[in-house]
Amino acid sequence: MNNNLIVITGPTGVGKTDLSICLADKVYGEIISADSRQIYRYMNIGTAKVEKEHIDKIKHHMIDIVDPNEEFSVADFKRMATGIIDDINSRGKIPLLVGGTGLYINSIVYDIDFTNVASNPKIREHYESILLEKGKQALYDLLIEKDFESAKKLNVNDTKRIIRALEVYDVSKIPMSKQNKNFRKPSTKYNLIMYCLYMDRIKLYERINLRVDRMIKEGLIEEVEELIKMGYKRTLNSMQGIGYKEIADYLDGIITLDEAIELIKKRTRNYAKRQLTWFKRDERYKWIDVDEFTNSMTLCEWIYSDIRKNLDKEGV
RNA sequence: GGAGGAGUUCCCGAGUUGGCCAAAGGGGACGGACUGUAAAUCCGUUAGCUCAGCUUUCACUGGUUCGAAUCCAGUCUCCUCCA
Repeated sequence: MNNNLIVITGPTGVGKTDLSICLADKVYGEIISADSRQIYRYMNIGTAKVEKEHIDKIKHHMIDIVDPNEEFSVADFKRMATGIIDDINSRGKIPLLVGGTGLYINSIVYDIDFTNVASNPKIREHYESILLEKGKQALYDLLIEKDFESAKKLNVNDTKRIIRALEVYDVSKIPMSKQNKNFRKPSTKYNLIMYCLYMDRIKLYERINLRVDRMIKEGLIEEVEELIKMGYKRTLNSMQGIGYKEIADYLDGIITLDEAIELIKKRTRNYAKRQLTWFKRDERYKWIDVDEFTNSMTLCEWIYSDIRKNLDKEGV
C-alpha cells in the first residue's frame, strides 16, 4: 500500500479550498480538512467552509464533526485524521490534508506524541483559581519549582501554556520539557508532498478584507444569532473564533457593526501573518506564489504535474 | 475682516515651571514563539546610521538661550465663535 500524503496549506484567504477541490478531482483524492474551526457544525459562513456542492462531489473529512459546545483537541485531530489517511491510502486513493491550522498539520507531519497526558479539567481549574487569586507570577513560580526547563521557555504572561505545563507535570510527574524531547522530529510514516500557498501581502490583505465584507453580506450576523439562539454561549471555544466573537460583541451592543467588521478584518490579517510564520519553519514546504499563475486552473495543473512526479508508485 | 483654539514621530494622542525627549500611552504594521483551548495564547521591533556613540525630527522661517517639541516674532494650514 502506498503511503502518500499531500499537504496543502497557506494563510487564510489564499485559495486553498478551491485548489484542493480541483486537485482532489484530478488525483482521485479525498480531502482531510486541517482546520480547527471547520470542525464545528452550524459554523459555515464565518469559517469559510466549503460549499455543499463541492462536498457532494469530493469526499471531505474532518468537517462538521462536532457541535460548537463539544471539546476537541489536537490529540483528537491526530487520532481521527491518521485513521482516515490510512483508510484512504488503503483504498488506493490519495489523501490531501488541506487547511491552515499549523498545529493540526504538524500533528501529522511530525512525530508528535499526544497519547501521554490528556487535559485534566480539575487540575486546570485548580491552577486557574491560583491565577485568579495570586496572580501570574505566583503561577509562574510554581512552574519554576516543578519544571524549570519549561518555565525558562515560557513567558510569565503566557498563562495558558504555563497551566498546561503544570498539568503535564502533575499528571505524569514527568516535566514537559523531558517528555517533549526531540518533538520536532519529521514523521517518516508518509511520503509527504507539501505545498504552502502564498501571495503578495498587500494583495492577500485586500482579499481578506473583501472576504469579510462578503461574509457579512452572506449572513454572518444571522449565523451568529442563530448559534446564540441554539444556546451556544459566547464563552465557548468555538465562539472565540474570528468573526464570531466580534459579531457577538456587536449583538450585545458592546461595539458597533462597523467596529466589529474592522476588527474581524484586522484579526484575520494578523492571523494570516501568524500562519505564515508557522509554515516558514518547516523546510519541507514547497512555496507556491499563486499570483504567478494566470488562474486557478493553471495553478491546479501545475501542482498536479508536480505531484505526479513525487508520488509513490504510479499512484494515479 | 475680528476674537479664541490647534498643528508632535505610519495613525491617534501625551508632553509647554526650557535640559532626565528620538519624545508616554494606544492603534496599526513588521518580526518571532508555538506539543491536548491553536482563527487561541504569548514575546519583540517600530527616525536613520559605521549603533554603549553619532546624525536628522515635534507645520514653516528666523530669534532668545550653554541648551527648545516646550519661550518670542513672522508665515502657512485647520477648527470654533463674532461680522
